[in-house]
Amino acid sequence: VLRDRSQKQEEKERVRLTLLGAALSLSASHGFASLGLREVARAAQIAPTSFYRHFADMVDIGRALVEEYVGPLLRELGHGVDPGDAHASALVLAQGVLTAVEAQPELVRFLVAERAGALEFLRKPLDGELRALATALHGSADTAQLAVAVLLDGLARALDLAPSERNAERERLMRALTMVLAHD
Amino acid sequence: VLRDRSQKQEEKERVRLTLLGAALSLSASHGFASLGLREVARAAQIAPTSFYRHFADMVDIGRALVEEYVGPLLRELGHGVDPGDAHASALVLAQGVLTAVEAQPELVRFLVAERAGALEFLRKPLDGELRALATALHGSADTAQLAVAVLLDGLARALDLAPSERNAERERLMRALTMVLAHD
DNA sequence: TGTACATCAGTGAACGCGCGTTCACTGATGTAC
DNA sequence: TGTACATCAGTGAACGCGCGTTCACTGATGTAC
Repeated sequence: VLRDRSQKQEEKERVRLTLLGAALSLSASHGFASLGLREVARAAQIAPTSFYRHFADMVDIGRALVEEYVGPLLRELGHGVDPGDAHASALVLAQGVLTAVEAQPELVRFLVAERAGALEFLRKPLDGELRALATALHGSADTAQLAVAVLLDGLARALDLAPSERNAERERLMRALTMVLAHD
Repeated sequence: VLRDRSQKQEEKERVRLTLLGAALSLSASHGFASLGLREVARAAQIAPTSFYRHFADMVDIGRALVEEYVGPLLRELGHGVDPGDAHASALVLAQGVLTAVEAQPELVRFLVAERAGALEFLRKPLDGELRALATALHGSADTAQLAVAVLLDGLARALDLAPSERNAERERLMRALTMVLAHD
């Protein structure tokens, strides 16, 4: 028979996710590089020493954020893109950008900040995730790369817009992506 | 008669520039948000308390970096751009990006990192500087904005490239900028 | 089923250390007359 | 020109505080038989 995940394992996973969420939220407010282990533990309401039951150090939790949060976000963003249909793809992507910003602003801030940030151990894996997205967008590597640049700029821009300005940003983004993806 | 700048003033300015350079260099290595006042003073070889003779706090020195270093860099980048000639402008800009990365990599890292970063007091003035650059690039606001996004992506990308790969990046960037600026 | 043992997430105390900031002081330079 | 005073960049001592990390321990849960 299949054994259920034990209560112990479930509780541990729950605490782990709380830590990841706390790190994400604090990153969005003052940057991952400035986070402290005690600060994250405090936000997750556990003792500082308990942090070590889940992650080796702050580098470890940073890598986990990229793999477990940014990765899925970008895969979802790439869903529904048809490399053969520039207009449809632009529409899907522009909407996806705005949806991501509304649903997970802290995660989006983490992505755009750390992909350009000073910490190589975050920048490099984030670049890897973005390359994976690029291959899903267009057959030409240059075009795909350019589209990703436009997407990232749209994400960063939308983050700082008031909700009332976001519709206009979605339209702008759609036009920009159409131009890039339909370019021959 | 005009009075010379006194020795005192000259020496103070020299120390001030050393502090700014130290802050820039340390920002590039682990992010402005994580900098400490004592850390910057140490790198500038002055006592921690002397920092206060030049800046009120870390926020103050951050703003000075944007105004006194990033501003001039972007103005130089915009020099020689002719809004009426997409090809010529793309060439000048692509070359300018690569030159900036080679001549002042730490400043470029500061720019791309903090313009997307979590610290609003840096992000906002950096956005202002970038808007000023945009107006110099093209008559259409949307096109200019897109060109700036491509420029920033090129800066971030070139920073992480080996010198041998940078010529190819300049060509790619030139094609991308030409497409964006010549779009009708 | 009951019992003895193993596992391990969470903890509090403790450590040495670097932090930002204040304070009073020094001494070279600048100003007034 | 000389003299008395003002300015102020730089400093070292001191402060209370939060940091990352270690350690030994607790107690609930899981496993073996």
